[in-house]
Amino acid sequence: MARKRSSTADDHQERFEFPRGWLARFRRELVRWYAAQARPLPWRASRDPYAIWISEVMLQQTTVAAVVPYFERFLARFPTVQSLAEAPEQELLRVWEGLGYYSRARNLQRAARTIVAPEAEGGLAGQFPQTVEGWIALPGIGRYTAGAIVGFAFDMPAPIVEANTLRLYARLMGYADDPRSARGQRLLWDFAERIVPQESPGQFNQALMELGSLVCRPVDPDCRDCPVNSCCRALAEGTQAEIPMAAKRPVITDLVEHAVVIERDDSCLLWRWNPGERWAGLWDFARFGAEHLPAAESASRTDLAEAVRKALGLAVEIGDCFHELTHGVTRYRIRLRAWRARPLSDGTKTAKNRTPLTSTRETLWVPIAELGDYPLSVSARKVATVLTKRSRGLFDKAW
DNA sequence: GAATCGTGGCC
DNA sequence: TGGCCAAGATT
Repeated sequence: MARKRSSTADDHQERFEFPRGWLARFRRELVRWYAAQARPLPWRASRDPYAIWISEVMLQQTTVAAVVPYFERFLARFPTVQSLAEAPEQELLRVWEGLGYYSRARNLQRAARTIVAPEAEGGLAGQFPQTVEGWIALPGIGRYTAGAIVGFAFDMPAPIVEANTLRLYARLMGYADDPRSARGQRLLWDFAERIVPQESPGQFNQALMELGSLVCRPVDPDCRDCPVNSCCRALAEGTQAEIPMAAKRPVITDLVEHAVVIERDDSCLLWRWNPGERWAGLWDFARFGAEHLPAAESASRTDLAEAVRKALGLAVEIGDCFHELTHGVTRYRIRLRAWRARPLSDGTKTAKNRTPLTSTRETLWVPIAELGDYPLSVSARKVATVLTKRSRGLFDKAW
């Protein structure tokens, strides 16, 4: 790739060198294209920093299609930073349920509380940060998100690099090495910084991502109809299919767990994932890893009952497997089988709804009709849906 | 730098 | 259908 070193000996900065006329042409053609092709996404209709902040956090590692309904529900339920700051965590997680990466929701609320807190308490007295540095100081906001927010909300010229622009820049530069390495990141951010115009930088950044998303796609990029194909080094060299270099992906291993739906009257037992656990803050049916159970695949009822007794101090009678779920998680493929169980005795007597147990997790008996009020893991929600239908007589399939 | 954190859609 | 991908941040 084209690069140059500055003349000073102690400056080892390397950067992509723009060919003559490149930048003006690139900006002009991109802006022209975006004016005609921009999708009307909900957050593009707003310049409210709060709404833009929420959308950007939701969009972290999440597809546009998945975010749209969550974004609209979230703003309806928490229309202001004050309402978010004051929300019970359970309600917040209930709105976030199914979106994944739940620490995003908790960080969002931590940041909201910082924003509304008085200055005397280290807060921002209800004012949003006005700079990239100010936004980065808030939890859950990194360099990309901060740049995106100040660009879209305040029309400030800040560089952005995320999945779409990483791919776009790497191809424009013809950068065949790893764009995720430290060196690659330096080059990309430097590139991003130099292409952002002073005029309408927010729109320009939107246009960059839109082009990356719709035209400069990961597979089968539409170079023929690309408005800046004359600016693209990868296309000139025919390397657009090899750039950017593929990311290393973690090995996925199978993890089989058994979820036990313990019923008593019209209620069932939930436990809550602890801080630091995978679904921290969410409720779930008790799960038991198959690796701890002999004859796991056949999952003898005796083994499950014993696991429940040990973990929850609850003697149960295990019934049938009623549901099987498979879903991919970052590093595991979980096969979750849910079994029904009826408690024979809980061994102790304490407060009405609490189950006292040896479990290190909080547990709770929840009426099946009220399962909708609790934030559940996705797999637990699927099981809960089955239970709810059954309790309404809508689901007749026997256990 | 590497690992971790979720889920759904697509081919 | 299994691998790849998604408006990243945090530790």
